[in-house]
Amino acid sequence: MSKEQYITLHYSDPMVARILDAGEQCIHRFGIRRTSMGEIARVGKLSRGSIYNHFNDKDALVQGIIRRRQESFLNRTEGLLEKEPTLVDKLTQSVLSGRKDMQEGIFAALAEIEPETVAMMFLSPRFYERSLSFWPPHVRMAQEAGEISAEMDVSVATDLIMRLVVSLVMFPRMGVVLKTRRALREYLQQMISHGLGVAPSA
Amino acid sequence: MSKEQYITLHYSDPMVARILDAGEQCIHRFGIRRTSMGEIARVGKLSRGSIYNHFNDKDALVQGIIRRRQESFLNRTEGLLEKEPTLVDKLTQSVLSGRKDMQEGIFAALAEIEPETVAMMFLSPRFYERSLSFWPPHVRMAQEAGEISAEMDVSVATDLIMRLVVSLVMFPRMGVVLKTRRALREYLQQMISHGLGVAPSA
DNA sequence: AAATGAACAAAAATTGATTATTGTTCATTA
DNA sequence: TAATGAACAATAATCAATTTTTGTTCATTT
Repeated sequence: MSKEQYITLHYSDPMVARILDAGEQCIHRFGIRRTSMGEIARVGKLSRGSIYNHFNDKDALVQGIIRRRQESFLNRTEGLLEKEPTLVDKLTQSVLSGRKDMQEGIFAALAEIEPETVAMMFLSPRFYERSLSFWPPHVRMAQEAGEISAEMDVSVATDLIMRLVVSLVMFPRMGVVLKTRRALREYLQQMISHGLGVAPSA
Repeated sequence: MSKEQYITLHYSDPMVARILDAGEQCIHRFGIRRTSMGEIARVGKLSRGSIYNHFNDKDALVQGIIRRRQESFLNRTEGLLEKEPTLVDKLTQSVLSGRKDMQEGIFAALAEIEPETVAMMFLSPRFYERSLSFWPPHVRMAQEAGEISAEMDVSVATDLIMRLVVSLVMFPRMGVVLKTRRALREYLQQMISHGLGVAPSA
């Protein structure tokens, strides 16, 4: 008989949650390399066997932890964006939230202990897969509100949005310093609504 | 007497060129970690002492090699851009050249041997410093030609250009696949001249 | 004047023996 | 029915001893 090849994750499963909690705690304190499955089991007060019932290997567990964090980030951000009136305001808020998470969350801790690991993650296209499905609804809302062209292909608009947001989170300063909410908003307003084609208003 | 603190590089100095050549050859074959100053000296047929006459330490030498490569890339690209009629064509060509260099040059070799090192470089703002001074003249030309707004701040325009080019080199696919020259040109044309504010023309 | 090569202590990499961890299985437990 | 924990070989991490490399100095050479 064939063994279960891929275990599908359910964050709601209390056992899965306990494993992820323990794993995240360990990674936060010691980094990925220095946390063992046994340590995670000890911290989560469960057996090593149980972990392997839910995760095929250590890498899958780590991916699970990262993915849950991303999911949580997107949920929190989704909440924040409801208060923002326009697409540009949403983008501004997303960049600020993204930066905050990178400075405070598990990524900041990991970046201290294993910066190369974080750098590799940030350059892997998979890292952005989930975020890509986050934007289309907001793009459509902006189109309905007349903020951006209704003829724009949603996935093309999403592409530009992701490139700008990712770049602005990674590099607060490129040709120009974009650290304050005000500067960010102005910049994004210009780039989203006119690109370089029309001068910024005053 | 104080010792020479910072040694300024002159790529034209034949001794410097020999050191950089030898160093680049070693890095290309073995990666940064596994090439020693002694090995570089042997390959370049010069003394270890001479290397330290020109470079304060191994890191400075490595930086020198990277910087010379970047400089060479920018020179080659500058040449290619002369043939391109518009800013958008220049950006398209730059992305394609950048990708080619990443796939063939010393970065490709390094990425095979020490991917984390390359990832760290790509995320370091210093890596883009030199390229930032590459674009302003082209931005001004585009403004004079009426391709982009004459009122745009040159450094703001450079910022968007760099963010787009860097992102497109790093991620050929984000929300949309941008691998062909044609697709890249269309995308850049849209983003540079209208952002998401006006629909793409047919 | 710049390149050389030998000398040197401090730091880093390598090595091989030892220990820990991984991923898997399975009989037992709750 | 899922969690457990013991057992296991294969893999990987660790550690101390050893070797290499680094960065520096300086007298000698070109």
